[in-house]
Amino acid sequence: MTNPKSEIFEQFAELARVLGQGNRLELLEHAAQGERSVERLAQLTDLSLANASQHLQVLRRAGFVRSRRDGKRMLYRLGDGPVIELLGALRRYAEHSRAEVRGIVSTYFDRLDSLEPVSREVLLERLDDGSVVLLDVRPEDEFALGHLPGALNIPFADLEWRLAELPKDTQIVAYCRGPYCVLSFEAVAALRARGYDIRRLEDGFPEWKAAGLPVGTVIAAPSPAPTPSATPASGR
Amino acid sequence: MTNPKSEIFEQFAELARVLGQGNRLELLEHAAQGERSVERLAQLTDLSLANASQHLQVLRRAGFVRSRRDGKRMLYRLGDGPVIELLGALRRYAEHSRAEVRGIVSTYFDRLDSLEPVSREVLLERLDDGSVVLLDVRPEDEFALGHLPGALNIPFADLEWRLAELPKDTQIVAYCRGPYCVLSFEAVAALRARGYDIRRLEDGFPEWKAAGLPVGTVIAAPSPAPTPSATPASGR
DNA sequence: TGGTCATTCAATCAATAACTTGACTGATTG
DNA sequence: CAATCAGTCAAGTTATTGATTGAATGACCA
Repeated sequence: MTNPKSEIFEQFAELARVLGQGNRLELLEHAAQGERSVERLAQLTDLSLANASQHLQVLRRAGFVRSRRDGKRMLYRLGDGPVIELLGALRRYAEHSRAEVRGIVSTYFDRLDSLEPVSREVLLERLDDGSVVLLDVRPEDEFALGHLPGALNIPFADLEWRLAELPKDTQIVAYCRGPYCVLSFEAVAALRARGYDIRRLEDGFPEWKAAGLPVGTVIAAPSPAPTPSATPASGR
Repeated sequence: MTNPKSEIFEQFAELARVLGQGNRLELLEHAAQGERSVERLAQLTDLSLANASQHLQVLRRAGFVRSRRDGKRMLYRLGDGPVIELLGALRRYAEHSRAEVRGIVSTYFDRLDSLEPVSREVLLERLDDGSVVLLDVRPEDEFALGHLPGALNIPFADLEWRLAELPKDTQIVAYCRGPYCVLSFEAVAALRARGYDIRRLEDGFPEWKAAGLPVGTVIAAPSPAPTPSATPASGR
């Protein structure tokens, strides 16, 4: 513990420990969508306010998120180190060596094989030649905080009655909060069942943004909008 | 905890928790050098036997190491998922956002600036045109388990009296167990002080091997060698 | 087959972590 | 400037984790 080597390992371990808690990973995924208040994050993750607050502070101390005050609310967003990269490495490792992970994904959706995801690179190509329609199935407020340029936003909950907006003759690529966001899996399953040609984007919005690709934002209406997030989406 | 999303996060967190302990990270680094017995790993990390054994089992359950029996000894080696990649991501994140990490490195060696490491790519080029000598400063037995092809092995402890083997007119690139292995830092510092042109390889042997690059091994002498590791290095 | 060596298992204890509750603080709003 | 709102802090409870010890196992060796 006194030599520099152990100290370094101890530092690494400290960071890993911060990620070693499901609730914190979940908070992190939500914070990665854009700036959010503690209350909202607590709602989204189904944690008590105090608990969420404490977890967020742990995440902040480790640099995984940053916070700023906006009036009486505290807004948390993703930190600016290579957080997404680290989470990606964790995910890839988990996929490789944890049968459970593959199991959960495949038993829940039961047709993983037919869900072969589209990679970012392929998507970019196909967007260029217009052979694909991009579908963002996240809730409206998350879409507003940032989304892939040109994406159509139909929150998963609204899919049923907004089917008309989707083309039957063009392939659809759906994305969501991240590689394990349930929404896009379900959207693909639901639309497949209705005969749409649809695939999942391999990963989600945060990964896109972290890759330095352009993101679109919605300019919030000047009047206090009915949606919970009143502040316009912060640039970047 | 019942929906698939939380379950996935819980799986990820479980893996992260396994890395969330300095001793385990240290064991992992040693196992990454090659196959080693529990006893040896316990020595190397300065842990009690039982403690090391238990940590190794935790690592094994998570797939970070694999084990096999050899006579009455149990040999542990690195698992075959993208472990090194995950550790690399953790390291890069730590370097980015933990002043402590940079601090430890730089206060201990105090000339981090002048230690600009050589990347694998650059090393490969320079090895090709012969403008560089590769120096492995790990102990002999680790070298025997696998090393970069063409490397000269002078364990750090022996450097003093084996200086004659090193060229004064060619640049030396020293490497070691990994990006934070102390030996190579110290070797660079020591040889710089003596006027050698020496730099550190950015990372160590495990990263090289994980990148799929060729590794050299020493065929152990058929007679029971004086070195602790009696079994010949297992290929790959 | 008994002895020995290398490792694991089981029991224990102390330290740490997660979550809850209720009090506290800081910024806004009437 | 009191009331309210959003979040944090502090204390306490329970569960988990890490380390130690000594006993148990499994494989080899005489």
